[in-house]
Amino acid sequence: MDTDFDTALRGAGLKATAGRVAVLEAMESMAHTDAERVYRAVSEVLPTTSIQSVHNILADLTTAGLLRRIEPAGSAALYERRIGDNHHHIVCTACGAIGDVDCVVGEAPCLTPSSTGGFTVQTAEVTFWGLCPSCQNAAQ
Amino acid sequence: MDTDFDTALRGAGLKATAGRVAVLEAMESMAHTDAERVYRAVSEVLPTTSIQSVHNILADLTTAGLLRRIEPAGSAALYERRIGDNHHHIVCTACGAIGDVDCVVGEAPCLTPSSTGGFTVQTAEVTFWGLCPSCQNAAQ
DNA sequence: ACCGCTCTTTTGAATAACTCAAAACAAGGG
DNA sequence: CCCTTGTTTTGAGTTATTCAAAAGAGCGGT
Repeated sequence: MDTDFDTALRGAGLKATAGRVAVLEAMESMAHTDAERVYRAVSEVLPTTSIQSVHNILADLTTAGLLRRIEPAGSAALYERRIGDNHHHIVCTACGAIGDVDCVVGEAPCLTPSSTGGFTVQTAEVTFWGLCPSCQNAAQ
Repeated sequence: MDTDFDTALRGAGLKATAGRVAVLEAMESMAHTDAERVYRAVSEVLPTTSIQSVHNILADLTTAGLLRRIEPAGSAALYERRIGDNHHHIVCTACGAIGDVDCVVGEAPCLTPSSTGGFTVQTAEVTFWGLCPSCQNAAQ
């Protein structure tokens, strides 16, 4: 069952510890989640865990490429399992809900800026702002 | 001299106070700056100012539409004077330097997502990540 | 199966960047 | 010029995150 996670962790050069497996398991059922929610989910399985450890684990998994970290303005850092594809996010300006948005064009042509001012572009990140379905209803 | 700022403030329905004028003046010479740098600049003219007041003023000016607030992941909130045009930012992953990037296409066609999952899109925000010129040299 | 080296986690504390609230103060219309 | 209302000050509190040192657990090798 968690052999998948084990191999994924070792493949990334990390030890397969209980905490890391628990974090990955918890993230399976949550699309975009902050450190605190991960902590609460992991706590039920591994009560000895601390919030600091979760931060640590999330940071490790992010640099190892197993998670992606996003930081929409106005909210805490969020982590997501979906990686390796070119997708973006839409954030509800009212309640902060987050949705995934597939980029229409695979390698996004217009995401190559015209004048970079000498900067070298590595990645482009797009965030949409709007209203989620339930906040649209509430706004009536 | 500061009549321009006065009228701009009143036009936005705000009182033209010394603090606000000083903030706008300070921002003339800084492209992208955080609250702390604004505070230091304003302090030289208005020593009684506190960092909280600066935060307050910046928030007011932002909601009034006189400033724009950006929050790149991993750094404090930044404010910029340039508003009303559709421009984006490029952030150096090494030193955090920020540059402006004009959007090639005015109303960015590909910035309309395909599947919004029921969300209503209001604005799209693009952040490029890369290396600034001086960090490119340092990386050699 | 066991041992020990090394990587992880725990524990504890510190920090940065805001935010909130109440009291003192100033802008500007009348 | 004064009063009302919006603004700033003062002071305290919060939250997400980071740092550091000590305790603990993987896992490759024997």
